[in-house]
Amino acid sequence: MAEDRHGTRGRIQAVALELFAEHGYDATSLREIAERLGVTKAALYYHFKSKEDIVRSLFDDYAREVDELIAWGRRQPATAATRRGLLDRYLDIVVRRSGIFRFLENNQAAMRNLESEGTKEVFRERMRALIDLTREPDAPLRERMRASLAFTAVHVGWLFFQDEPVSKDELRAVVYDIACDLATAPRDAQLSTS
Amino acid sequence: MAEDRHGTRGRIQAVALELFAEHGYDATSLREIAERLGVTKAALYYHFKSKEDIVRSLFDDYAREVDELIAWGRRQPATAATRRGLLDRYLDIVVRRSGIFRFLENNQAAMRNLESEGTKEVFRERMRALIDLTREPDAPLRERMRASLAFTAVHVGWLFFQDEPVSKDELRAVVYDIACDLATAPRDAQLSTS
DNA sequence: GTCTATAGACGGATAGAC
DNA sequence: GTCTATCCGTCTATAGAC
Repeated sequence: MAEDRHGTRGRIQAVALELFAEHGYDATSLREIAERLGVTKAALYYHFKSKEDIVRSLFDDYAREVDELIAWGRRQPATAATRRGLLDRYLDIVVRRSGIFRFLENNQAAMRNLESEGTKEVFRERMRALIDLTREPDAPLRERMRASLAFTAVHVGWLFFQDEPVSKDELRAVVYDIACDLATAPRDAQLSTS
Repeated sequence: MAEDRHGTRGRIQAVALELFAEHGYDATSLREIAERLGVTKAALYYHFKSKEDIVRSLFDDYAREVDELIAWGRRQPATAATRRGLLDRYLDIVVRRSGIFRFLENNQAAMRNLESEGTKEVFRERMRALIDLTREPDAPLRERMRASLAFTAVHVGWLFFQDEPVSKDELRAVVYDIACDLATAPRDAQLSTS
């Protein structure tokens, strides 16, 4: 699960993310992280200046990756193909770094209390930028909500249905299909059909 | 925001939910709850035997309401109209008790660590039951995922777009529309159109 | 880079008076 | 039903040896 890294610093990040996602940020103490690593708390403080600094370092990796995606999206023409490419690439990120997405989904309240400015807004701001790339900012509410749900569908679809007896490729395809449907301008709703 | 109640016990529940939703469950101390109420910690312990007991009491109210909805759904024929009625009524619950839904969305990790069995699964189990009412349990993955996203759309749509400059009635209508679209058997996807 | 030891704060929970 | 006072545990973070 944890994307193992080289060096002690990377191992701390991997183990911390694992525990944060498993038991929650608040409920995970530095003692637990140190014990699973086979070192002491004080050793962690050599690599990170605080508990919050650890989570901040995890955010930075995530933010850099999504920022690149946003930059890519801004270079493309505003077509349906671009929107699908955006979702496709976003899905790649979620698949590859599912640990941090699971963590973010489950610890929103804990993240809101962080001291360092910027950290708490990292998630929300990137989401907003992605939605704006999928729909014009002044599009009607219904369209912006559907665009927002396209990304939510990527999170929920990939993370909640991990235990399904289907291959990861198939799961990914289903998620992609549903997300594209949401990101695509809707046909007239035919709600009265059975 | 807090649905004010009569009696000290009810006031504790209202203030606790307010603070839990605002700062998170772990980050909210009994001292804070007591201070906002103008009483002492010990007074809380007269009404609730522990911090977890407070959150448990909040869950009970939510669970009872959703259980009634599930029971209603099971009495209805499995038609498209029933599915829409399910979403309509579920939306009513989310609108009326948005406090606890916001809390649940933001504190999933904290809830996972609760001692008392049942409490942590309350949310997930009800969700599963609602999805099964909207789609057959053995429906293809794509259909179950869309059904699941219909309810997620109700949460996200209502809670995330609260600040939009539209009336609550209009917001509710948009959420309902999108959720119904997800809960309705899809037409053939037309992904290649612009 | 990692250790032991400890400071200092705050949390949940209880005892017992009123 | 609410209070004061307190116990006891755990946490983050630091100091200083190796």
